[in-house]
Amino acid sequence: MFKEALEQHYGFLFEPPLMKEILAYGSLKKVAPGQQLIEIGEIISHMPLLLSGAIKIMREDDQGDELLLYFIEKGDTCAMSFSCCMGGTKSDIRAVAETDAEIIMVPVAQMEQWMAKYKTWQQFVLDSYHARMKELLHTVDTLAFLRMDDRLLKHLQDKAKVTGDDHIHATHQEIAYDLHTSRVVISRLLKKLENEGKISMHRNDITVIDL
Amino acid sequence: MFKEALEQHYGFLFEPPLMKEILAYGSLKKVAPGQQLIEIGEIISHMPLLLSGAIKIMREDDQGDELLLYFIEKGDTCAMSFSCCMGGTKSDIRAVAETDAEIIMVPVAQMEQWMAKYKTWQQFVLDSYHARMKELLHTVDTLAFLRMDDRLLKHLQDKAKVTGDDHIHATHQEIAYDLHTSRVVISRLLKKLENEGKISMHRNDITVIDL
DNA sequence: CACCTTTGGTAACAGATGTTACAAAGCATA
DNA sequence: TATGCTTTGTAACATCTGTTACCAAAGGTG
Repeated sequence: MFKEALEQHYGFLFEPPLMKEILAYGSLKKVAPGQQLIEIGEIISHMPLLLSGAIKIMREDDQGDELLLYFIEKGDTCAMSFSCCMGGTKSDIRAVAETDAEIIMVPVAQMEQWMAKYKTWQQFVLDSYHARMKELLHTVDTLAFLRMDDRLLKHLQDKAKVTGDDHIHATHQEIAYDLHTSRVVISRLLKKLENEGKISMHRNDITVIDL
Repeated sequence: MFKEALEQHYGFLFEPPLMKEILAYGSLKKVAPGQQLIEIGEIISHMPLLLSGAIKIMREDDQGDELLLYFIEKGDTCAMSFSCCMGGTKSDIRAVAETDAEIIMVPVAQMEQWMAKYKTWQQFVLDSYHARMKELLHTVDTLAFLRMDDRLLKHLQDKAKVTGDDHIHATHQEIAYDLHTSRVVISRLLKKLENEGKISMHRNDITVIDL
């Protein structure tokens, strides 16, 4: 049962009858790090409500080049999924579990009803859009206004935050994929950050000191 | 009166009673190129519905550096404004008229009622969010995956499209502000595009050949 | 231990972009 | 026409980022 976790993260948001419906129609999904939840071009039939863990949202261009857009944490949902569900259109993004995560999957049919039936659900969907929009703006800021060294440090800090661990277990190559650059560039800049005392490095383990 | 223009661009979207309310509560605003509609940090009291012309949406960082996010055209609205209105939060973006434009300004009080009252309005707001989200994703793609020469050409093409004129009246400096780079870089790349036969240049006038 | 794979370090170079400085061309107006 | 401002062209250089190549260190496995 996921009643407790649901109560804890969404209880203050949703009115009791809606909570009951979520319990009735939603199904719990547990995923492990690296597991893919949504693929680009996929038609979405369920909307995810995150109970625990973190999901990373990625964008890919036609050459197959990737870029991390942002992380989604507990209490959040993927607003993109919502509009894809409602419109029956394809997903523009990829969603991959960053940590172990628990997710309630709500079928599209219910969602549509809830939009008309529950004011709190309507508000939740609108708030989600707004929050995701702000995240995207933040991503744009990062790309437009920051250089790679600052983007890297920010990425490490974000990653430490969503995992709740200042030790980051990732290879330089994996970080390079997230930031859409090359491994050599990441190694170079990590060394620079280490010299500046902002991180410390060991094989497969970066400790963020400057949180 | 703006009844005709409203019918033309929104008639197929909104149910008749809603159209009546928009006519009753909305006020028409005409703006000239360069005129500012929304400033960053401003509290928004009205939501704009664009009848004609184009609006450019800009982002600014704390150093005062600017970046063009995207253009909004007739039949569109600014979804960011909506959530700002509803939540009473401050605007994250600046809106500036790119061309002469006619806009219906709807007061926040009505909007809130319409969300509950009119299904077509609710759908319109959700669709707007989705559309703006896609625009922002596109902006991210541009920043992350394209080099400045391609960004520049794309910008000129976009600008030609929203103004409906392949002659662009802008200085190199103005273009540099939109793309967040320096005038010298723009001059250099424009010259390159001219040599490649994609544009032709005169003082204060760039003609886009490769549309 | 010997061997192999994965991961990280570094040099050397290429190309893209940003900066500074200055000159030339176009336009407006006295 | 003479003057001054705006706009554009270009050189020279600095810096950031991306690429290739190669080596070394760390860890796993027989």
